[in-house]
Amino acid sequence: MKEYNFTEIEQKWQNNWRAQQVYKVTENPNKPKCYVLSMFPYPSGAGLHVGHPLGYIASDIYARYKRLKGFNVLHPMGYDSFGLPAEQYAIQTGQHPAVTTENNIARYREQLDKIGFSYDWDREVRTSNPEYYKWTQWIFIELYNSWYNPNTDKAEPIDTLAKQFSASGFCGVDDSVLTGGVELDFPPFTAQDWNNFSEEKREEVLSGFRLAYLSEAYVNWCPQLGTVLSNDEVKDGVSERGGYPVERKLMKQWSMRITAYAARLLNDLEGLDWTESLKETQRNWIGKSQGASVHFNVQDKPFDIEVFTTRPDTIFGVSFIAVAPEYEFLPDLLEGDYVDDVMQYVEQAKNRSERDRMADVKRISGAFTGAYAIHPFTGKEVPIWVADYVLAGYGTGAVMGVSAHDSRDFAFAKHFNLPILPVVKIPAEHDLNTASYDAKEGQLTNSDFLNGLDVKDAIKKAIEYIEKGGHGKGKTNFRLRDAIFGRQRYWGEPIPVYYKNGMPQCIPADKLPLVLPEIDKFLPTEDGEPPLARAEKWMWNESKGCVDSEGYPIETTTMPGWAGSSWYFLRYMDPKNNTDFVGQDAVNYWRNVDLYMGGSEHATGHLLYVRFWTKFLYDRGFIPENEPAQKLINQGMIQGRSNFVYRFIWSYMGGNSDVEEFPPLFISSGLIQKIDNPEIQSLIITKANSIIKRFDPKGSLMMIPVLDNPIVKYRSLHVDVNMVNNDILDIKAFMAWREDFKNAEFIFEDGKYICGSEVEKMSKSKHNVVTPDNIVADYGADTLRLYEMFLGPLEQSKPWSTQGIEGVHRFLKKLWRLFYDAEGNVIVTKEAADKKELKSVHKLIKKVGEDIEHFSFNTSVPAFMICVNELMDLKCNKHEILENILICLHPYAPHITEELWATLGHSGSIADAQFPVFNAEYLVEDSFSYPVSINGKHRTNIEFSLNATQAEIEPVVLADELVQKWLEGKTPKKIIFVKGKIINMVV
RNA sequence: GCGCAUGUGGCGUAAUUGGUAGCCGUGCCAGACUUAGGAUCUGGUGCCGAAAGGCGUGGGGGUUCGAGUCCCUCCAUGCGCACCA
Repeated sequence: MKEYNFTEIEQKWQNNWRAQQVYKVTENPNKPKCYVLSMFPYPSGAGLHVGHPLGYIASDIYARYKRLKGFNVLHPMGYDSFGLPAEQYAIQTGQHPAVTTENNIARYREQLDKIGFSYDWDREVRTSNPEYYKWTQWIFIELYNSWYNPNTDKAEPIDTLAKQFSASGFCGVDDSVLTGGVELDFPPFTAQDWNNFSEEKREEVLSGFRLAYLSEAYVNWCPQLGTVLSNDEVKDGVSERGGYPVERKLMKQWSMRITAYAARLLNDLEGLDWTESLKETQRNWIGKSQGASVHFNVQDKPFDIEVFTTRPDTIFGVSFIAVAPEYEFLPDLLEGDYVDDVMQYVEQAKNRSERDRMADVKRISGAFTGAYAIHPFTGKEVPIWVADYVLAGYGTGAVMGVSAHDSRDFAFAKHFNLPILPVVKIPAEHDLNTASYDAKEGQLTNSDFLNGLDVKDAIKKAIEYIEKGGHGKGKTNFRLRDAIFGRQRYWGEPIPVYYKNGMPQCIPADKLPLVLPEIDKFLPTEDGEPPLARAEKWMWNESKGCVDSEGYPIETTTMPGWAGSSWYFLRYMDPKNNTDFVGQDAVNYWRNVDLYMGGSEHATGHLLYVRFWTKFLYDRGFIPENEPAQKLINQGMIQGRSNFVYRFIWSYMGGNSDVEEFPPLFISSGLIQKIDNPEIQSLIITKANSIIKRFDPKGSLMMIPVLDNPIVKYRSLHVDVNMVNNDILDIKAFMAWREDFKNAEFIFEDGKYICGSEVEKMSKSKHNVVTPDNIVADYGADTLRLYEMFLGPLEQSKPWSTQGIEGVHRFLKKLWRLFYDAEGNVIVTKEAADKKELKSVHKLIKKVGEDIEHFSFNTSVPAFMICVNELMDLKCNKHEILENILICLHPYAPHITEELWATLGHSGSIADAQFPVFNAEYLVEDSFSYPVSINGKHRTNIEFSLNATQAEIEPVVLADELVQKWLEGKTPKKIIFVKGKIINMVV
């Protein structure tokens, strides 16, 4: 081949790989395994842009490298194909989401194929495929049939709980961990009670423990989307997808008891090789806080209020108790006039949406209940208030107000004139009139038995006393909430449950999948039921064991988007298994993911849920690992770089013609920058007038230059970045872009139209989307792959820019020329390599190997360039050298290396080659040009043998002319000599 | 407010982990080949300065023979969390 024809080469090898099944992988116990996974995409209608493949390319390089290193590499890809956008599109167009999803997947696949990934496509999974979601449903049933045993600290089948109840009853649960309800508050019952309970009663009790359960709870309801959302799908009070307002609504919902795993999800982060910021995000989200729960008796009432506090040491500083508006026992506290007043306040507070509540955090509101609590230690009366700053969902929904040492309590106390009682010594510089003293340090005062203690010790001692006196106990609390699991939507996995006399029953596992029914419209029913209620047949016929038009009603909500993605990494191991979600042989071989690549936006969603399900499946003995991915890398986002043109707004004197009659006039960016300059103004006005003259030869219209009052106005406009090269607008393409631009006029600078630019998110509406397809067409996939890595460290976000892609492309052409001359003759020789050549290539072998092991993919690219440049200079075309370069480069540029590998005479794929072994001997130097510094300032270099000792070099250095000059006749106090590094003299 | 991350030429970045700051690429300047453009190749290019030389890794301070790298402090940008008791 005469020159590097990337299009031909890439197609040839992509076809060859497919035909030869080069990337097919099977379990092979004789080889170490390596599981490399990229987070699978949601196939959106927009297709892939250049940002998507960044992570895919990096993981592909790693996967290919590991294979060259002798690993058996699992590197699959699939689609997270259930989800809201396809359904929203279906609502708008009537197209079945399955159809649009199928089309989108086809487009994704086409784009992915062009980039040359080493995926084993035989293992593809799609979450919307019934063969796949059959097992998602199966896992749901397992979750439903499990409970979390706090004593063994793991999930167990629900029968073990039922057996326990029937054998020894229930004496209250070990609640040393308050997770927001692993157990509902059931009164204790005996074994006999249990055995006498009705079926319904037993079920009610058990449902308080199941890991998948129905409950009435306040949820994030999004009216525009017509569904509830989980906490991670709500950002700043609006839906993450679409940005629609979210309300709080009390609904009966399927939930997942992820809170049972809060402690393990938190603790196990420790051992994971994930970025610190990602782990920190998860820690914040789980939100562990340690403290105590304390019971305050209510005066003249037969019950008490339990509060959670992290500062039990400040208990003597309590000046009020505050409960949430939703507090369960609030009505019981109220008497007389207070009933109406307080309930009115409560109504008002409850109806404020989450967003309103967050919008004015500063506004303090509350109401006195008229009731008093009794301080457990002092016996004093403490007023009980309702306050909306207290959250119903956190802790017990009640707090003890310590206004001197908590800023929120302080603000509340100030507002309602409640006492402020300092119990920790306030430093002199702190003014307790303006702010509370929240720091967890200092000595306790006014606190009886705690006086004189340090805060830390006081906390311990306070808990001791609280427990001794039976007022409460030390507790750990988590911010993490149970995850709402039902969605009032069509395009998701049906929840495999039907209702018999109102009691949920699971569909038998052998009757799965419960297939999504066909419906006429993808909207909720007229009476607000989810779309599935539209299905003609959506009843479970128990005797026939199938969906039917009669029988028991089947659940009409579907699973959320994260259900299918919470276990997909397991299905790739054994995607065609139809008797099990994953076969034991496969899962015991592949175990879990060695390298997981994906965006950090999944930190509190997918990455928490997949850990939860993995731990659950592990507890139940289905899989051997309790974490999905040991190593995780968040690839940075590639932002768009938008380009702008500046359209002149016509405003002229004389006449009343329609503005439309003048052609659109665009002003180059550099002139816009200096628009206030009178010269630029008059330049533009002259041009405008010349255009006006053409349309109005009589000259009744004209732009009037008013130099001290600029009249040039313009509007900036996004222009399609694909018509712009290095900010220079392609005028022809631009004029053809839109009908109304066909007669556009321009004011150039240096004969060019320069566009303005800005970094924004890559999106269609901003006309800044660059697809990999275009890059592949212009430069080839190998250049795209190298260039995306060359952009910088993988984790860093950066705007897309093609500045520099030429350089990477040129490198591949240079590589080609090491193999072929200008006439297309192979010029590779069998000559033995010399020392310089071996040194060059072994430097590369070392660098590339280390870089890939450290996931520093960007730094390898310059190493390749350096090596090829060196070999060019050395005029080296030697087989043994070139062969090693190809193997090193293969993970980055698989097509050209396959082609040249064949050029070298190999018949098999280079993917089956072995990564060359680095030999340090080739890098050994016998001399080194030592930098010589005087007082730390580099002055000269002197060459010495690497064997030279300090004693040997000193006289030579001191005799050096330049050194003499800088020493200015002084004698150095000290000479520092570091072998192979530096010589430094202190004067 | 709290937490995490980042800050180096015109630009993307690199730096053996405490040892010659700026590799490689781009851009720019000069040149070769070419009718021209493109492609290719050669040389130069941190800043100030005519030069000698000085300055230089967000600012200030410190440790050290020596700091982009370690410590303290401040600033800027990005991300996450945020009435979580």
